[in-house]
Amino acid sequence: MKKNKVISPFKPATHKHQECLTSAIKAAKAHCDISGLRLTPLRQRVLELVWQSHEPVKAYDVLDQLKQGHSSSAPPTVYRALDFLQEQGLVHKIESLNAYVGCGNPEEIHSGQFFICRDCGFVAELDDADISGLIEKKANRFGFKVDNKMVEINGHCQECRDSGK
Amino acid sequence: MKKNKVISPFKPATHKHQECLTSAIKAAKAHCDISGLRLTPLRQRVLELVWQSHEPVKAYDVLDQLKQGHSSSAPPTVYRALDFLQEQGLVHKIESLNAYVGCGNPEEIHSGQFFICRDCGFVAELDDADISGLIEKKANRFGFKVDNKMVEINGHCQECRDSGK
DNA sequence: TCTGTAATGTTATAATGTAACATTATTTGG
DNA sequence: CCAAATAATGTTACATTATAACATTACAGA
Ligand SMILES: [Zn+2]
Ligand SMILES: [Zn+2]
Ligand SMILES: [Zn+2]
Ligand SMILES: [Zn+2]
Repeated sequence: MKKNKVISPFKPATHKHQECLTSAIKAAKAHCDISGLRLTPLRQRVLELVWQSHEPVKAYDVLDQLKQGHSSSAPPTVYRALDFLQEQGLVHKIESLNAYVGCGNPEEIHSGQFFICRDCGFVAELDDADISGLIEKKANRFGFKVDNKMVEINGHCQECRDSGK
Repeated sequence: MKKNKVISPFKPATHKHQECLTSAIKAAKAHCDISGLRLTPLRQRVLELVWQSHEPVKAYDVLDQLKQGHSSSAPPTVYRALDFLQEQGLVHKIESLNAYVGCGNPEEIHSGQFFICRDCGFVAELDDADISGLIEKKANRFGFKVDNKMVEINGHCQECRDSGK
């Protein structure tokens, strides 16, 4: 089954982001329920902080915010929660930014392709079978067995291009 | 003009690496000559250290080696040289490893696609117009203007797969 | 040779990430 | 329910990666 999904499109700066957050938390809860995993208050809080916008969030920014309301937080607190969330596909790490974004599609494991706007900082995620398949095909030609693909594209989103800049 | 180049293939562990190094330095000198840039002894030394193998090299490993023979080296020494080399396309940074690999094709600007073997650590680089083009095509569909592409693929190279493991 | 710019030196510190062990919470088998 | 095992979090310390800011030296062009 071939799929070319837009997991997370660019959204106008004016969109109702609360809805993104709410549905992401709901999906995360469902995913953990089904998988018998514990979305503890701490993990949920970190997930909410990652989902505070469509811009990738830095671990230490999460930490700073987490401390307000959870004073015992330290770097391992955040990194452990982020590790858990990544393993569950609830967040992705953007390697080129050392930062994290939420994923709205934890059900299917995928590595995704990320498009990062240099102006507004927003990230869109695709899970595109054409890109994925082509990379595998090219790898196969020289006997390389792919297990993980990182595709991070910098550029300028439609909205930012339209608004002059 | 469409090009699907293998900039740097996987090479057997037994290959004559001295030749890779020699030709990379030669190409770098030529590139700097033509561009009117200075491949200073320091920069050349850093380039040699990056080219010491086909495994990505860490900045602080370069630094440690640089110090032997150039005791005044400090982090900025290395990062400045690496910045210069990156700008000139003489090395690429592998974002997912925070490490650097040499590029044998400084003449044409490109971002490349990197295939990283989890066993031997070697990296192969393609500059594949199909992958590149497909990513741009997909981006165009939602009005995204690409300026830089990061493609880093983890997996297992032919040689490592053959040798059991 | 003078002079501006590029390159390097030097010190300090910021930003990112992990190791190791202690404590607390939760689950599970009796 | 209780005890033991396991999972999650707390805590301290440190390792790794990267940059800021300013001083000095080398070099190219007038
Ligand atoms: Zn939103
Ligand atoms: Zn934008
Ligand atoms: Zn070689
Ligand atoms: Zn290998």
